[in-house]
Amino acid sequence: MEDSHTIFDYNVGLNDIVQLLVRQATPPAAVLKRKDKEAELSDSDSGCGSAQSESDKSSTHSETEVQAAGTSAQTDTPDLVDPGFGFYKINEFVDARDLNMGAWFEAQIVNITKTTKTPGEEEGSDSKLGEEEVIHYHVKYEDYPENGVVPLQSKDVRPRARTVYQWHQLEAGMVVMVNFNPDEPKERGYWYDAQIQKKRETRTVHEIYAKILLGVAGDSLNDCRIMFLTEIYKIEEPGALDGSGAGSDSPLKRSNGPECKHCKDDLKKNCRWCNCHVCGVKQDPDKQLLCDECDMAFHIYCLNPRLTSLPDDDDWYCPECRNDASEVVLAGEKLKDSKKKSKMASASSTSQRDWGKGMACVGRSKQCTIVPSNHYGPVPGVPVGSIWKFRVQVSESGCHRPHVAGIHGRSNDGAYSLVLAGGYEDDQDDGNEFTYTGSGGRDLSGNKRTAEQSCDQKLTNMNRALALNCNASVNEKDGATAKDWKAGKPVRVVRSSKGRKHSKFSPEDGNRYDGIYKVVKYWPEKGKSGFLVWRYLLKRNDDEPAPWTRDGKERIKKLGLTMQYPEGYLEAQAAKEKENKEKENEEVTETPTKGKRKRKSLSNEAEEKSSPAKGTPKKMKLEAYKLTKEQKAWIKDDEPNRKVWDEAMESLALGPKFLNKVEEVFLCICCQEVVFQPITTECQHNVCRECLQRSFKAEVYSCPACRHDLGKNNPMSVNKPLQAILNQFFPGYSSGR
DNA sequence: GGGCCCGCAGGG
DNA sequence: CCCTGCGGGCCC
Repeated sequence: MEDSHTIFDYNVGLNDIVQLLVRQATPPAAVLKRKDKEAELSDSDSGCGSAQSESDKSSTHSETEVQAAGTSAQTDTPDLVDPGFGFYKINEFVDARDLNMGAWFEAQIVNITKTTKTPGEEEGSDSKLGEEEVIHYHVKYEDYPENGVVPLQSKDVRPRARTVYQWHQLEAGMVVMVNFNPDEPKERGYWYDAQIQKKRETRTVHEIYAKILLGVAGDSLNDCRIMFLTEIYKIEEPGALDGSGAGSDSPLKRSNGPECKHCKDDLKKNCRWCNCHVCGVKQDPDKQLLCDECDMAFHIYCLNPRLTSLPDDDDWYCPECRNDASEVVLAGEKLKDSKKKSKMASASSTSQRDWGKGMACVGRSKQCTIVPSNHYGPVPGVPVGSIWKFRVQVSESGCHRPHVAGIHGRSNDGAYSLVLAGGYEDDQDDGNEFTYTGSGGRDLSGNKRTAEQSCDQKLTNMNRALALNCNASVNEKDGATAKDWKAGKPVRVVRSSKGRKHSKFSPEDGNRYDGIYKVVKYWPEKGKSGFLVWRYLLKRNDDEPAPWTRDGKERIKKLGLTMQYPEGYLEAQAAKEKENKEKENEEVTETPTKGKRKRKSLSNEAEEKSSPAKGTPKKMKLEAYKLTKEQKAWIKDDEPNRKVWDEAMESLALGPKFLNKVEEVFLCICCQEVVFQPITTECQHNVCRECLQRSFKAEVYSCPACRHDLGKNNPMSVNKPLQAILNQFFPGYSSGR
């Protein structure tokens, strides 16, 4: 991030997950690092020769050196040159370790150097001894000419393995070199040092289990079954060679696993994984670009648009991996003007107001997923009488999704919910029955959300949606009356305290869910403004008692429904209050100001609100959630989740909040929604079948929750009783999947 | 107490 | 992508 920019400038939204790293100060240009240390830190995990190559670094000189050695190795036997120190000679064939993966590869020494280092000269050196001689063997890996020449210390170089052990020579405890594939233990892999742990021999089977020694960090893999028992090599000691020139013969090649698991290194196949990712053809390796993200190769002429030459940039990303360059802010680069920001009203405004504060412009912090957005009828777990301070919370609950709009619906389907907030003054409300005005007919220019009526409303958008709820065919001219009003589509109705001016059925504060209503009739009418508006008559049709009735009030108490505030809201208000009071005290000694009185009255209000909301009324026992016989049976059937259900059932006492608990315990760790077509794993976790399949497709065969190995051929059978009961608790929750 | 006008979410 | 909108904080 750049100074003076905020997370917002980077187009990061509420609840997005981002990763931040503290930027390192740029090191001085010429810092010499220990090369092996650099290799350890390298994040490359593929192949060999990950230590920094000398030919990468500079000069055509080392390249010619490589070439000379390379050709001679294949054609004739070069003379060994003894530098006069160290264990090996120049041109000697050796085995060399890849510092990253720890495997040994055939290599040839092309140069030997000796450096003297004094303590303190290099970073990381904690030796307090005097001068120290370090010999570097510069090797070229036979199968990886592209890695160039790599300097290695003597511990990472040894004479070429030449002695194969006989079965009877092998014993537990021996350290030998074996072929092993850590990713696919039954397949051929690379050559690792290993300590034999177990040797088993029957008339039919020979088995050896060994501890594979992986690289410099001392990592090891225990109890690995060695598959290639006739290719177990003795580890040669340096200097143990007798007979001059023995080390200069290139012995028979040991065989490694195929480099490409897609084509098994079949040269005749056009492979999109080991050759050009577009055409699959091997030709023109010098015209292939490697993607720095996915490591795939691309012919410059296979790209669209095609390139005529290799780009100068160090990094290159293929079309699939590349981010939109205009969206990416490179380290140290000035932030580009964000598209989003430039479009927002604030871009052209000179207002200094901080719109980030308060609930006016916040986004949702959660989303309702147990029902789709086009769900008709009550939202499971949201009983009549549920009440929220802010509209954004109502949106989060799924009860009424729009932040501002009064009607939520689709013009070709119907309306799902509406809010009575007195925004249109003509509305009448008798609780059980009310009239409602459609939206539109207002001039919202100037980035407004509401305005005076200034033209006629049309039966389009949300107005048409609400009309479709009426049990009659739609009439855009005269409106219609339901033949059987109860047969119309249900509308969830929320009353806001703002409606109090006109209706005594509105809550004193916040927004309250009042239940299901239906559209009895709708008609066009000349409103008080003189312009045509669409009007709707809605009538309550819900078994749950209305909040203002005796029964309703009792039920609200029993269910413990209290005003819901956003997380941390009351605390923040209290903190603000405290600050204001302190300020006020200061101000008293100085000059009193006008705004004081108002702040004080606000403060009292907040205090009054916070206390009764804290808990449910004392002594009132909550009405527990009641499971039907059928539900109980399904829960019993869901044997694999017995523990989970036990935990959930403890929340039965919370009444409708029980469903929130069920939602919580059966949340899919992948998609963060209630599990759909649930797979219950042997490690007792529940994942959507689709989510698990996605994981398997990416060749990750472990439990997304605990990484327990599920086996490549997992049957993935859906937990039917669980699916049945989740469908019951959250009807229609799967329709969005 | 009333007016201004913002981001957000949803539909089209 | 653009249009719509019975919120809501802050300033006057």
